[in-house]
Amino acid sequence: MKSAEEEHYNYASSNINSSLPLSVAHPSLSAPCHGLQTSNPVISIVPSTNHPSGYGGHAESGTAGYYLSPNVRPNGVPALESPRIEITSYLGLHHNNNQFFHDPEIEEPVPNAKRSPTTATLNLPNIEAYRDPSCLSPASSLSSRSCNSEASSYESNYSYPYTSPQTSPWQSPCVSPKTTDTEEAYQRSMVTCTLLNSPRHSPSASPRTSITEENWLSTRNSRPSSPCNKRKYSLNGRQTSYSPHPSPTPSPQTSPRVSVTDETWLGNTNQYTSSAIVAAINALTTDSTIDMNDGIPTKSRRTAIDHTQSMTLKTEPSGEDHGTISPTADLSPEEFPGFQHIRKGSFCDQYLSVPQHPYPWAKTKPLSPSSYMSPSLPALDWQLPSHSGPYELRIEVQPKSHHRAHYETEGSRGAVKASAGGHPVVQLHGYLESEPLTLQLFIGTADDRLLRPHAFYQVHRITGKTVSTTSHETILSNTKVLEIPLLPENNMRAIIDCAGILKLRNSDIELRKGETDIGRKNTRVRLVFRVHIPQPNGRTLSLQVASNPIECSQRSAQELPLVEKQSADSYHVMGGKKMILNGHNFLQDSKVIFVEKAPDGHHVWEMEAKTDKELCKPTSLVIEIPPFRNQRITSPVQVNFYVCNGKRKRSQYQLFTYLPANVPVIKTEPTDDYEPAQTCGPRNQGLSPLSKPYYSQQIMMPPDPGSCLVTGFTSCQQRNAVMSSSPSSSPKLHDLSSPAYKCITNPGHSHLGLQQTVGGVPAIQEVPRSIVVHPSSPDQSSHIMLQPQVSQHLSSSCSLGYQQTLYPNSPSSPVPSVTQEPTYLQSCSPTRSSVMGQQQLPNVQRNESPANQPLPLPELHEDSNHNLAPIPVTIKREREELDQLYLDDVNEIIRNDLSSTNVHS
DNA sequence: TATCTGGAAATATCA
DNA sequence: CTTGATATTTCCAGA
Repeated sequence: MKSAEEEHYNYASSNINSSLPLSVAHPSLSAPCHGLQTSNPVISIVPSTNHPSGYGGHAESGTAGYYLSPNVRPNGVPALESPRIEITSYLGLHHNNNQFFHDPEIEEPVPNAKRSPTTATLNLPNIEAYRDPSCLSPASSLSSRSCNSEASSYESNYSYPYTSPQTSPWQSPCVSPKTTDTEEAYQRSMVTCTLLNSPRHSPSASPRTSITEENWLSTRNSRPSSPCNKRKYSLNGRQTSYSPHPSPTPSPQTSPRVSVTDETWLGNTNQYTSSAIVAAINALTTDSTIDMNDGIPTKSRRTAIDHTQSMTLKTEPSGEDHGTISPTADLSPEEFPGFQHIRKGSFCDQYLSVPQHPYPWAKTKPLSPSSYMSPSLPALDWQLPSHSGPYELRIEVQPKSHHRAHYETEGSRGAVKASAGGHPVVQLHGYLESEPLTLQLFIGTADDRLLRPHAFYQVHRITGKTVSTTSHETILSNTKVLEIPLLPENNMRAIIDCAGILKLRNSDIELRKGETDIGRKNTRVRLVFRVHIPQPNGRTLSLQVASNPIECSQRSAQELPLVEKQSADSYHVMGGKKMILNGHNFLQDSKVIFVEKAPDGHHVWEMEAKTDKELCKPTSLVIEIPPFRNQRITSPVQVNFYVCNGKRKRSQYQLFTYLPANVPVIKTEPTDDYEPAQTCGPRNQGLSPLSKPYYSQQIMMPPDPGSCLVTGFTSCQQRNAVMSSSPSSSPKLHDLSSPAYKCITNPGHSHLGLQQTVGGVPAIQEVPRSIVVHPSSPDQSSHIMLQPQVSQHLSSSCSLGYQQTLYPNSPSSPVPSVTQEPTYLQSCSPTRSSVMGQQQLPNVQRNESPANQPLPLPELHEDSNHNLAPIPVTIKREREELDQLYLDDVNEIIRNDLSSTNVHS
């Protein structure tokens, strides 16, 4: 049910998005900045293409708007009111000066003592920063939220929060609005720079996105105890909770999440997208200052608060920008040369300025590049490829799938460990220079949406005798970033034994101004690693890779079944083959359900696989692959399956592909996979985790397309993969799925997409499919990455695309806004697909689902219904499913919220 | 004594 | 509005 709803939402959002501007990215803008990164073409492309209209206008105006008047949004939407406005203003003020000052003000009111009073200095307590900021003033929060909310509501109406994000045109706008102009401004600037930061948040950039953080900052403070703040998850919550409770501080604010959620999402997403574009544009203009204010404020506050500590304040030149900086400030310039700059926004400056490497070790490349980086450093929510040219950032040893995060009220629960013992290991391949580089690590999301900083979790630096790796902690946009030296003498390899995970109270975060995400059941994270490699041309190449998902909830880790490996990724439609699943929390009465999803997420087909209870172990399950509903498919059909231990205890969707009867079975990857899969740290997991698809990076790894296709990917994590995978094959399918994804994903991601785009961008739109489909070549990988980006774009745009596509198929959302291009969609899908490997799959989409839904897919449909089957595809659905699963949990919540919200409205 | 943990009680939120 | 189910956050206690 929910899923359906969710889906709908997504769709909607997509549509919305489409309408909006997301696209945003103006080539022009992007080009400059991003170029560095990779290919940026994308960016440009995007913008134009997609959304030209909406965004274009908005963007520009928006930007302008932003800069000019904070209140007004780009879109014309009124700025959010109060909350934001206020903030904005402050920001603005601040801008000029430094955020710091302002921040303090803002924050202070609120609360928390924690924050450092002084503004200027900034060193706020880091920790607090996260929350507190928000807490701070309710007002702020309100504003932000309200803004958001409003905005969002606005948006949300359209779609769903979730959705929106991605798509949302708003994103930027939205975000910005609330967030304040500043941020946007920042972003923009950033964008301009490169996209870097991306989304709106860029400012915040980092993580969570800016939005969040910023918002947080602004809002926040509240962190107070949860109770008060907490909002209800339900969107409605907005209303509810907030105010009332408010506990102390913060909260009251507003609606917390709600707005956030919806709005935020939208905002975020959109913002990102659009914002990115805009930003780029703006960036050109430069306004970093402005941005700073806006963006900064929020973030800064937070950041500042939080991290300030580490950071030295701003030191940097950029600092100005940052004034806001604070947050960023986080980083000390030195340390994060790039970062800081980046955030701040002044691109030029940043670029120009060389980064200094504060860290001894770090020194990241002194190169100018770094400097570049900084300016351009992509926002944390941007999607980046894991490899490019000769370079590849790879997770050699994946972290365990479970790691109980600690609350601030608790002591550290130690560093994240590898499944096989030891710690995760990350290595940069292809780097032959003698200059050490800095590996950045932050906690990212693990849901369907695009990868971005996780609002509810922060990396926690572990020190002590047992820690062999030096690290430095900085804050970027409300996101804590651990900087670890990558030394040539160590083969650019780092053992990550210094990273723990801190859980922030949901109530604290949700109250943040820009935060749209819901914390409830949003307990999975990924370790995200980034490295910025200076290039001869002065540019900086940024690579990113995300780990397999890590479940951080004590409860979830103990109860939810988790599939880490599967012995087969595909098999004939007749089924009958035994498949071994490796993972955790399997019970004798665990059920394994195969499902075929329609683009809209509806389950077209569900079949419980036979399980061998005698062979069932907590970490492994032996099942018999059930026959597919349609024995006559002509092309591979992707489906999903999950392990269910009870009502709310089911694993994420895993991908599986049914092959036409006469086709030789392709890969089953038998055992390998499973073997120890679980543990396997090494395993594939890394590759495919959910996100991967999006990211591509991960995927990338697999060099071979072929190989990828099947096995490796598959098992992997399908879940995510699934989603992704599906796409792979057929574009169409993808599309469908995409939508979902998008929805889910959100905005933030979109931004990412942009970034990616950067790299490959333009292509992306166009290309996607191919890319997706074929992962094989290295380049592909890149592509892939791009894809992700693309996807994102897609998302944004895609959303449209999805919608379109999807719609057709799915009933749910028919909306559609846009129409679009399947292409995009495809692209999108591909991205996802990448995961799969799909190899081929492209296939068909089988029918998928027509059954379920409407099926309208134009192309696809065949119906799935059953039987005919011929159509291959499937993919799409899967993704959706996956997403759905994931989303479900998270999204459900969101949906609910949204629903509420809507209702309220 | 300080950490790191595993467990689980106390709260919150959902349904 | 109550109640049971869930999920989150805070505490405890042992190693």
